[in-house]
Amino acid sequence: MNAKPLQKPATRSGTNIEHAHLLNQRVVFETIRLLGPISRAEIARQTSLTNQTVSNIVEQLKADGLLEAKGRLTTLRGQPPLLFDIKPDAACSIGVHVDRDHLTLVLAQLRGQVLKQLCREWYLPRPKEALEIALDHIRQLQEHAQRNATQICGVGVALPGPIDFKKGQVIHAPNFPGWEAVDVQHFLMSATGLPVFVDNDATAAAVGESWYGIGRSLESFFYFFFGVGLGGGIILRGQPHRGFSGNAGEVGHIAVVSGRNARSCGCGNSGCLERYVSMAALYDWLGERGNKGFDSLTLIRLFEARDRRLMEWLDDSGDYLVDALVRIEMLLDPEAFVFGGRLPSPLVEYLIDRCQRSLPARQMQGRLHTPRLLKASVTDDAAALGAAALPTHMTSG
Amino acid sequence: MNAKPLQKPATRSGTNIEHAHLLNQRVVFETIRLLGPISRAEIARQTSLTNQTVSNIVEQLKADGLLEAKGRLTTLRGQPPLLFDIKPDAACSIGVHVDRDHLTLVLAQLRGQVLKQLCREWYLPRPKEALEIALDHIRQLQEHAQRNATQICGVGVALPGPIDFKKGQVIHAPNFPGWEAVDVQHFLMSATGLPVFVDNDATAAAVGESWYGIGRSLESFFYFFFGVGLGGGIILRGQPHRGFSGNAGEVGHIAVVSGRNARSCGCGNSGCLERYVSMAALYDWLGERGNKGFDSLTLIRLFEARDRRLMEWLDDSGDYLVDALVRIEMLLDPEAFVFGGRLPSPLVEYLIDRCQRSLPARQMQGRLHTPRLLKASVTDDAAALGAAALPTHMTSG
DNA sequence: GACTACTTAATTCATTTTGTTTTATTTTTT
DNA sequence: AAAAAATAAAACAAAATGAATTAAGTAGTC
Repeated sequence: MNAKPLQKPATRSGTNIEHAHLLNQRVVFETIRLLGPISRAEIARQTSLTNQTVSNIVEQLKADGLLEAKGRLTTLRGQPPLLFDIKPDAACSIGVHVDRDHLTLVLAQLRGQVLKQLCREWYLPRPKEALEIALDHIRQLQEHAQRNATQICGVGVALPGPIDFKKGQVIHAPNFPGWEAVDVQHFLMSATGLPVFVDNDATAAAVGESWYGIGRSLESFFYFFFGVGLGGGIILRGQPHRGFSGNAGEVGHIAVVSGRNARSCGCGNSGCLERYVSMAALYDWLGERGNKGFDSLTLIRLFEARDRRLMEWLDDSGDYLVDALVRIEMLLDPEAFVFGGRLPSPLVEYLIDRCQRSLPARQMQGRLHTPRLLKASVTDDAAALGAAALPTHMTSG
Repeated sequence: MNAKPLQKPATRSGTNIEHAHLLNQRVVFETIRLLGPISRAEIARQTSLTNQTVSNIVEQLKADGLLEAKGRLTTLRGQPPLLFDIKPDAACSIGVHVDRDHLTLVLAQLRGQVLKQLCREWYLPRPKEALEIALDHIRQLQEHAQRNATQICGVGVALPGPIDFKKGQVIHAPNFPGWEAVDVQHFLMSATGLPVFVDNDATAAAVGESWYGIGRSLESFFYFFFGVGLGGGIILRGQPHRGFSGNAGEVGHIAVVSGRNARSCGCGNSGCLERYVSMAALYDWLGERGNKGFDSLTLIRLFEARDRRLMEWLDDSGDYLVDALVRIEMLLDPEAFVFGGRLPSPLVEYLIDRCQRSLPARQMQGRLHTPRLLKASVTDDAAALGAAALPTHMTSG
């Protein structure tokens, strides 16, 4: 059966036994990925597949070099189960995060372990040079992988949204001049010969979190991505929700301030959330008040000293965020909100704590569930690692 | 294989051949439901199943009395295809819409055709009496179905949200006193012996629209449900999105007005959208300005006379709605917005038109897709008909 | 106009393929 | 002996495959 992607008529596609097998394969792989060294019998229980079926599939996956045995468990009685786990170095992928102020690339293993990381600071680069530089770095990572005899299964690219999904990944960024209609996917694909997946940075970070982080145990969450701007990634039923045109979760341009004083935004409106809550907004705020030296360490130092200007910003930001959060909660009703991105960890914790305190009062009455507010467990460059998850996610998940 | 619903560990369940067969059956049935009288060969093309497989499944469905042959098509050449269609009277279901001001019940066929409708006006009834009355009406419909020798496959109940999904359908309505912790599902199930499904009225209406209305050709949409309050139903990838606690889409309590003048709302906040845009808000508005006689006909008459007070309300409502619409669009990025509920059709058309005009200016720049704004095609009592879709939807969809 | 051969597409029949399940057996521990 | 896990071979169910059949329309011929 040829499972060609169907056009408009939203009819679903039928299955056959081979499809079922592929699905089972993925289910087994997923189960091992999530529940980590695990016996075949246990997988069978979890997936409600037969022991035999699981055995066959595990056999096959092992032959493909994706799994490895991890010793026996000492149980009470009976034959001690042989545990299997994902062979982390079976394959790896490259994640690229292109943002307005920096470029990060990671070479990541199946479990999210980063083998090598490349960073570079820049400021609003032109697409042509940026892509050349990115390509050069990708080549370095390819060589690195080759030296270690590991296979690269693809490249994921995270770009600051919004992104056109339909026609070959074109970016349309109001605050990223020159990047309209750049075919990132096609360029990198033909240059590297690898499968390339492009996504919004916030969505990529959310996918990363749902694969490698606390998202593993959440069925749905909304990810606040603190980048130069403020992005939002949505995971529903364990799958990213990208929306009809691929631009769902655009939380940065929700209006939170109205009237004369509202700050204008590159998107054409004013009072947008990301003009108040984002790395750029923070740097602006501190800059206007005489602070300089804008990096994570400085921020952490300021925070530890409880710098008045920083704390003021954090408190204000918390209020704005809760505002947005309550609305998102009403519309999407996710299990949790995850806070991540480039804001240093202690600051994120402070923000979460502040939101947590003011949330109950702001939620509408009769709401049955107060969403959990969680700090992202992938801290370093969540978007880059999330991008690295895309090839694995798209092909096997 | 026993496909028991799995608990917390979000691992997926494996498939087998019987599952695949059931899926294919549903896919074929869905295809026929959506694409109307259709030949087996065409179904095969649509579903990318084999002709033979489709043939077998159609045979089976026909034997179950769900399908019927509908004559041959006269094509250009070759054997004229034998068309099959859903036998509309193969089964029917009961839809119940309980709202604060009225009760509607429908007996609907598979295609959404209403065989019998029962209505009753009331005002904030106590649950006990309301359920007794509803039960009495259900019994009437059951008898009606029995006289026509049709089988009833279940009862769907639409209630004004929010609803607790997890523990046996308990309602928690801020504007519907006395209805907290009423186990509607359990009561009706044990009284009628039929499977009962309870849902939020807006979600039910959205499901109805996606089954019987324009939603058939939409992969995702947001449904604005004009009831006593303002509800929101979300369909993503053709499936309702209910959220983690079953209360997604609660658009009525988004704040659209702030400051002193904001009207307070039963939810505890003030300035909520539904205090400005809803049937209750409209009646309040007209009542404050000396109008009386609150029913659809009066409204239509006022509209045709371009009554100044009504038009003012419509214009204001349009502005508030666009406000909410833009936010939802940024977050969810749906293919379309559908407007339906108890607001008379010409008024809905006027509202849509007004929103359509102001939308482009309000959307953020760089947005690739302007969502379509559509009038619901199920007009009468969308929630009741949608509720009737629930049993079919839950069991076969 | 009547007949025939040809084309096209839908449908059916018989056979093969595929992967899961079943059943029985073996292994390894308490 | 009992229990749990793993393995092996045969049974099974449903879809895929390919050839055959059916029902039209088309084109040419007499």
